[in-house]
Amino acid sequence: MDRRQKKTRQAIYEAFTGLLEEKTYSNITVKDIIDRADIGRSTFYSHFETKDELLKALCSDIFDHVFAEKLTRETTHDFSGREKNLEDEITHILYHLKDSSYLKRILSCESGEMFMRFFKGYLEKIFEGELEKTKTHVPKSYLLHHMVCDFAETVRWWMNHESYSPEQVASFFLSTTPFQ
Amino acid sequence: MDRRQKKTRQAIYEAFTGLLEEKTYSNITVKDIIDRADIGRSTFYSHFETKDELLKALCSDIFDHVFAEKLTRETTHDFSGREKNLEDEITHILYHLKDSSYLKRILSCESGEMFMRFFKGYLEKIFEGELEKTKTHVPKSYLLHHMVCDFAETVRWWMNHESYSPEQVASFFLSTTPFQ
DNA sequence: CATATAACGAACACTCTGTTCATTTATGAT
DNA sequence: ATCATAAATGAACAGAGTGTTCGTTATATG
Repeated sequence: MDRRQKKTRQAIYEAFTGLLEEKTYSNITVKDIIDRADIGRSTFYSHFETKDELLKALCSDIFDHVFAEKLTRETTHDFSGREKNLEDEITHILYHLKDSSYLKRILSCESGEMFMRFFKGYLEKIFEGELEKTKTHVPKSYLLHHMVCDFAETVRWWMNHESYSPEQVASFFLSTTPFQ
Repeated sequence: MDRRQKKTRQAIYEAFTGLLEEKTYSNITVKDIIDRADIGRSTFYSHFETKDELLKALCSDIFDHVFAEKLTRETTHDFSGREKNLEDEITHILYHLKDSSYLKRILSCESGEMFMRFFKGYLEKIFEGELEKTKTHVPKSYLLHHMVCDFAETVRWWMNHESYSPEQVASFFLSTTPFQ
């Protein structure tokens, strides 16, 4: 990819996440972004069709990184003894999330809602498998929704209480769920 | 209150909630609302300063109704033997929510996020009290956030699975929480 | 160096917002 | 029934934002 493109894209991401710390997503204008990124208006639109597409691209970048390994393992049916239990799995995901410099900035601001929708989409894939193993009188649909929201909200809480370690957060999460 | 005002306000609410079934909150314009409500532009703005204020007003209407009794009891310190256990409390709230004609329309659409923020604000007051009674190694901050989100999300799930009764939903909720 | 490709930025048409104001219409107290 | 009061109306307006276009300039890459 052209060095200029990379630079521009980087500048847009930087500007965008920086602005997200100051303002609501809906209060950020394209003008704000291009001013902060110091790029031309038409340049922005040659990279992203809309502000929404920018958010989606940013979300995908983060999650592709966080869930890449996990999802690859699922689809390739690699059961080569590396399967982990839920607690390890969760801790592992939390470590990845901790390293994502953008994530905190996005989730801890008011615009987190948009992000959460993406997040939950990925989480469903993770927990669907886990649910197979569980028997309960509560509807599966309820339980899946519950687990996904619970984990996503746990991460959101964590982003505002970073003093805790991934292991601790994983244990908080598991100690309030019906899974053991 | 002037009969005209009441009619206008009603027309705005109807139009707004109707539109929320079709579109995202952010995609609804004031023009959409006044066209559907069949009122003049300046009339809308004499009732609500912005679209956001309209949403807030609608939320307040619903929650003032749902939580009115509960909150009155709290602030007047009425412990006249009518205190209930958590399951009854929750079932009671669910019954109120079930009766709210707007709630389903708002929560079951994409714009539910905005509403959820209000909802959670009220729920914090409810669960703060409950938390006092609980001892746990998990941080209180985590537990409160967890309970509030859990209940709010339970209601959101319910609004898309109305086949269940308030009693059933209350039991689903409680069977996935650390409270017994 | 040459060619392709990206960035630039001014200009544009469009949509939405929130306000203003002169005019019409409905309300409810007397 | 009258009439002062208050609400609704709608056209017009300024301001802000969006997304596009296009001729020009700058930069990458082979």
